[in-house]
Amino acid sequence: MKQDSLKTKVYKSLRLDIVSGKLPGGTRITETAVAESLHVSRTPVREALQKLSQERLLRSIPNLGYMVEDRSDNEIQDLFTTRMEIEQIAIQKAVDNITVEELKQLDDNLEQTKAAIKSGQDLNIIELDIEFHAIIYRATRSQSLFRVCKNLSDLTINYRHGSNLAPGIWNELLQQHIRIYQAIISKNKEQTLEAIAQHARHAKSHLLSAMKKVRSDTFSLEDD
Amino acid sequence: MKQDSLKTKVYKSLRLDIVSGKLPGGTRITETAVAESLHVSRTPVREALQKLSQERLLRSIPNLGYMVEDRSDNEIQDLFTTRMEIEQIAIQKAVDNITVEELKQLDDNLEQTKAAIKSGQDLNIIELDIEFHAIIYRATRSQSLFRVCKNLSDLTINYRHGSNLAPGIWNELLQQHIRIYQAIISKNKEQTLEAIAQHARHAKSHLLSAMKKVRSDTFSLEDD
DNA sequence: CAACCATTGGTTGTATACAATAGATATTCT
DNA sequence: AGAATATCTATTGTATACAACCAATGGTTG
Repeated sequence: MKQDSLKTKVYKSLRLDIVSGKLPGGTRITETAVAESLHVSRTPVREALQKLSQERLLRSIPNLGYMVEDRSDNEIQDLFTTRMEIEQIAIQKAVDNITVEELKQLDDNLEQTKAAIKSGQDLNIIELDIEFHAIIYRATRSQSLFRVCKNLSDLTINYRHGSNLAPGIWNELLQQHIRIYQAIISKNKEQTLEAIAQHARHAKSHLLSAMKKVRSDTFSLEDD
Repeated sequence: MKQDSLKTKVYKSLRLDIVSGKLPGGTRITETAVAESLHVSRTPVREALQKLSQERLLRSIPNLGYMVEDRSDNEIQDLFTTRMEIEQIAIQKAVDNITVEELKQLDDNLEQTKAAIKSGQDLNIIELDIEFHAIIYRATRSQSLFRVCKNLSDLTINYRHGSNLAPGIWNELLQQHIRIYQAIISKNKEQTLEAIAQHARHAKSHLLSAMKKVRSDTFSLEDD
């Protein structure tokens, strides 16, 4: 595998830090600081920061710096709603076009998720969750729809809340994925729509409550 | 108004050149050439090119250069289809949430379009077309949906075909906008869906045939 | 004559120095 | 003391030099 450019390395590193909660919303980021901490020059850092800004993970304040985006509850709700609505378009197309090969991929994904839950590999579970949906997006056979869905999916992911989620949530997620999978197999569009909607509702409420918990934890920490 | 940074100037200049057809699909672009022609250094050019790549107006080939994206007919069709499907979600929300102020904006837009058609200001007509749809996107009261729609709208715009469109097409566009406007006013969702669908169908077929014409023109020009 | 290898030209990738800007802070004048 | 102003500092914005990479080209060798 070809080696990543420095720009890509910086991008990946920052993205993980943001998405994992190591850099919480509101954190200020400067080119120089990142460059020094990663031992590279400002040039690749600038480009990574620009990319993250365009993906709305950072906010750029001209001549002043960058800030990790701090999404309000309303914005989160809005994102989830839009994601669900568009994903409903996607899954109907997926039902029509999915191949046996892709069905197999979904099946594998479910198995791996089961294993990851058993061994408590939270990060893996999240990656598998993302991939599960990506397989469906791909099965739409529409590049533009795939891209839209993937972007929205990326914006509703936030690894940091892994440790703040209610117990048993992973099993719930797995059950919902299984339900979606079965609905696809049965080619029953009504069922897929409902399965997606339910999945989105749960994900949204879990994320919101996890964020709430993170926020209150952060506040108590600030009293020193 | 604050002055644009060089990066922004370069971005705007290149974007216009691409979207106006001055730089047709397939054209190769290098940082150095752009930098020299605009009398700036490579640094702001790099950043502008990266932004255009992320917007899929350029394709970056690592260590090799950039190319103006040359979308196939299939990709165009795909884009229009997705845009229409998502715009149908948008317009239903718009019907529910649009304000009288925004209805007034739509009305003004129609008047201005009428005037622009009369005086043959093609570029203005296109700008007004974009704005007409943007007003609707905004009326959804969903930031994420607005953004998705705007992105798709930008990708289905191509100014260059203005001079290659069938005669009378602007009046057709105006009639369809009027129809959408009236459907919104009447709060009849069925009607809005159909109006949007028809609008998209026409736009797609006109763009495809205009592209065809451009291509054949280009071929005959190459014989020198 | 064909296949392989070295060389070269062009391009992006990266580092660094300097300029411009804006916010914060100190200073001066009233 | 307070307000206006000048200075300072931190940050991004821009230019430029050099390094790394890759593709194409031409020569060399079997």
